[in-house]
Amino acid sequence: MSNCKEIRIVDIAKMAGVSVGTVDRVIHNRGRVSAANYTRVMTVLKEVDYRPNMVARSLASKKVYHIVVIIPAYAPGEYWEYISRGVDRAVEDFRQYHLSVTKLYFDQFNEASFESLLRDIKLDEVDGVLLGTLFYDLVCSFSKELDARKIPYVYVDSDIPGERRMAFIGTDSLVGGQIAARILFRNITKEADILMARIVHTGAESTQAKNRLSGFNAYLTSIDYKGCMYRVDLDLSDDRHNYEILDAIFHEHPNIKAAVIFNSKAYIVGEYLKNRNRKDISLVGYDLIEKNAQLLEEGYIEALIDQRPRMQGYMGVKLLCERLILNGEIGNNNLLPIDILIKENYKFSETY
Amino acid sequence: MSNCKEIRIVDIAKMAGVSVGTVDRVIHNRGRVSAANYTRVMTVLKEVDYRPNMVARSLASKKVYHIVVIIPAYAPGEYWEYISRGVDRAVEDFRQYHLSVTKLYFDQFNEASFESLLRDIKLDEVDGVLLGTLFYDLVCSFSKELDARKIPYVYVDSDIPGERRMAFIGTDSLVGGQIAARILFRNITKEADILMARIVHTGAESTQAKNRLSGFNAYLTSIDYKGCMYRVDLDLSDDRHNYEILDAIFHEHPNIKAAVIFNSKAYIVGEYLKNRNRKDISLVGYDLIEKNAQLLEEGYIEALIDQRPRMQGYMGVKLLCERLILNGEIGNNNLLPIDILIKENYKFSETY
DNA sequence: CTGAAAGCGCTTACAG
DNA sequence: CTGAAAGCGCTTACAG
Repeated sequence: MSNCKEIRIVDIAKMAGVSVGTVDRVIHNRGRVSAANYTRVMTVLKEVDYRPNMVARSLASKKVYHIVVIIPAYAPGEYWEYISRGVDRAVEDFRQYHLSVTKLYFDQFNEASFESLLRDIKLDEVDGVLLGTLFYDLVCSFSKELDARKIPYVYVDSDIPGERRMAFIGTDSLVGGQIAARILFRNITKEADILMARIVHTGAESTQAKNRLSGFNAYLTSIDYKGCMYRVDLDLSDDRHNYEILDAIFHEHPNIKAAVIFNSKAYIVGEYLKNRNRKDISLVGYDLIEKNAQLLEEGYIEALIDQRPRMQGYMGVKLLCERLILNGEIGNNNLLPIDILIKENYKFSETY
Repeated sequence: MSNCKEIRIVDIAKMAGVSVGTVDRVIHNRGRVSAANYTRVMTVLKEVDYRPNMVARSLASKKVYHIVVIIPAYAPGEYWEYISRGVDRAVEDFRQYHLSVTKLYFDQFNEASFESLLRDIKLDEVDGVLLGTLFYDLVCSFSKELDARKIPYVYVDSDIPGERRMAFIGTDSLVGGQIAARILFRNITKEADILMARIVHTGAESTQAKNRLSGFNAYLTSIDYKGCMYRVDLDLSDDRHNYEILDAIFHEHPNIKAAVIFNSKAYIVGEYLKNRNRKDISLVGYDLIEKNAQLLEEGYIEALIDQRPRMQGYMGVKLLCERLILNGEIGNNNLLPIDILIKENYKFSETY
């Protein structure tokens, strides 16, 4: 595969009739090169399709690349923990390239925390950013700031296609919604009613959840769904309230045969079903967080749709690394596989 | 994360009161070191938990590592092509470490071709082996040979736990079988009959397929299955024959509502169903090869169980690389996730 | 604007 | 058995 004789910087220098210093300056666009020499070197570079020896470069270079990772704070076992772990893994794998990664956390239920975090970042020392895209507007304005400074950034979790992010890494939420529907309708008829649970919180509903709902609805339409969808709003921290609501709705609408929840909190409904000892409701949710895994194992959650959070974190850092260090062109859209996890296969999904 | 001041080989030398050459010799066990110096250096090495700078090492080193990949020859779009691509990808990622990978192909339907291939390998120049474990006995004897020469090897596709492979990379076939059953029984009742198709060939049936059948049967038992399984033997290259057999069995047993095939050839049955215009049979198979993907899209295959072949190839080379170059300790069992692919999500599964 | 030289941390002959 | 020295391909001050 690899040619035995790679072309080196001294070879380029010789061919262009200049010194290695000059070649280095044009390669890195450091200026201080005469126009004549610049084009001369450039020509040779193109001609021989010069590819720098990254190993030598990183050994010689003292430059440290600062990557800032901005994600929500998480409790152990939560979704964002896995993204964070993927980041750590990448840092380990690419430490040879002098990466320094700083993680900054905000409160995912508090937009102001995100805002003040962004305000405090000293962008002068930042070479790249990995960004969890929970708050649409703030992400957009911050992106413009990064654009202005030509700092590359990648989005994880969900995409905002309008922005000039170097890449998005995550799954297609619309399809994620379709798949949830598809799985449910293996177990129920198209006349059955469906419960959709949401979590009330102060901020706007996540783009992610909205898109999933759209996908879900699209599927319903495509199969000419005859039943009803009922929506309930649950509270993350008030189980008594939740149980009352759920008792009421199930009692009122006994034809509800399935439930879906478009974020990682399926366990709230799942635990209710477990306590009420109801295995007749097919529940589908998202993300293999620990509480969900437990209920999947016990059969109260039918399936979880997973977004490979570890890989999101890993690839995010990897792409930034490739961009910063190899100056490579990077595909700007890396849709990850959407995994369907059931009782039998979820245990294997930790790999990588 | 990473200490600014990594300890270098000159630091070790100084601490042990020897030269860098001596330190290098003990690190690499090259001999030519007095016992006194050896222990002295070793002690320091332990004490400071020396971790070599791999970048510097690979820049300085002229050693090329030869890895041999022994897999079946494949037609475009087949399972092993993806394993092969994963290998290529790894070679690209790790080229900086002077990898040279040679791929050797045998005929997966002809044990003798594997045997003669093994006989012709000149192991003197081989540093590591990646091995597709199709032929049980030959793999075992070859493994012993590699053991004797202390050449590390990894298995892909299916495991042979008794052997001393450095690692196995692939999925748990037993669970793979359970999952197939689980998916089918979403669509059929436990009274329905099931068709199991096999492909006749000269060699023994693959371990993989046997294990999947066991897992499948275990699931049947667990749900107290009441129906019948009918087995047919199909021929890869004789469609007329296959159609006759399939026509006959479906006619004779109209209660067959599902079909399963424990290798990547589900498309043979799938195409039959398509030609006969039968969407009432739930078909589940393995591996996202092109022909299967097409039928999944069209709805004649219900689901495919995937083994991440690309990742198998990639991780195989990566682990060998880490073992050879970093001398690292490697976990010897890397069970990969078992992916459930349906019409909606299979398109995203190419990533990585 | 330009080039010669030192240095990154390791390996590799080569004297002794 | 041991150490001093050159070299891997690049970057980084530093004179000019």
